[in-house]
Amino acid sequence: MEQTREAKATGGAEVVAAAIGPCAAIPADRMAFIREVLDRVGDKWSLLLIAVLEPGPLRYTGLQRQVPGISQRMLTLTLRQLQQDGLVSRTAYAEVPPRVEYTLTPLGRGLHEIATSLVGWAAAHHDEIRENRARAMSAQPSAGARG
Amino acid sequence: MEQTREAKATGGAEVVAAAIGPCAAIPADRMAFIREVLDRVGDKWSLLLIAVLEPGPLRYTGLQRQVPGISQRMLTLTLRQLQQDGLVSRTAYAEVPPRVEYTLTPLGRGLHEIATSLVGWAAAHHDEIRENRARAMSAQPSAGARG
DNA sequence: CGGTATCCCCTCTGATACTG
DNA sequence: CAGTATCAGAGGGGATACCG
Repeated sequence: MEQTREAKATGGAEVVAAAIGPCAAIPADRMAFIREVLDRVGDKWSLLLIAVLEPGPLRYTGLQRQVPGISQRMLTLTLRQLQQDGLVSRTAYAEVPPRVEYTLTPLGRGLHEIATSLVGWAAAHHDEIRENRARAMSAQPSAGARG
Repeated sequence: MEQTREAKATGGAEVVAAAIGPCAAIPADRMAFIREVLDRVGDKWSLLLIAVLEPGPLRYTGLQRQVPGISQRMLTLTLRQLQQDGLVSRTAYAEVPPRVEYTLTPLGRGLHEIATSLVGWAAAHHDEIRENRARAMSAQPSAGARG
């Protein structure tokens, strides 16, 4: 995301916003936090892997099995990012059949709590949302396609 | 709709799961929910707009000011999606200087609660994560760039 | 003021093939 | 088993220009 193209426009916008007024309904750092956590777990697989790892450690193949549809590439990539952020830990056993186990760190478990509330909310309201969407799409079919 | 995670596992599934690994597969519907809510609010701006709208109604330009860096295109697009999902409501006043106000619906406010806990988590742990990232990057600079 | 339309790059993601 | 390397497509998102 965040394609830093010399980033002159973004910096300018910040300055302008500050000049116009305080307008600090949402502090800038709050916004930064949202963006940060979203960049981290807002992708297609991170939260899924965390959810799948919550009950206990899993191996590479186990993860592949439990998250249907994920490619080796994305599994490896996402795992590495999670690991770098300290959300998941990787343990390799130097055995004849190579064995690697991935586990949720305490930090990762904390994030899973959040993910759970997110899922809870989605489960509680997804009917409502689907109805809203359907209604909006039948009213304005021109702007309905997403995904 | 609250389905408890391992409450309704079938007998056969349990046996199979026990045979392959330490943890039962994540229910497919759970996975679908995660994907669904992520597709909805996991993008770059949705949660930000919701956060900014929480204190009260805002106009198009106000949103643009309070979310520095957002382009008109993305503001319009995200707003429309939020509106279609019933998370945000739009009110246009037919006045000489056109005026449009965007407000959070009750549904949107509910999602904001979740966003808040996400932000809370990020605020509480972002130092930790940044340290982890820095450490990982200094150890393996080849795979550090993201964002 | 409050948008729409267009162009275009960049990133994410998947498919495929190869390695230790 | 547990990855790595490379290619290619799709779409998100920014810049810019234009309209009611």
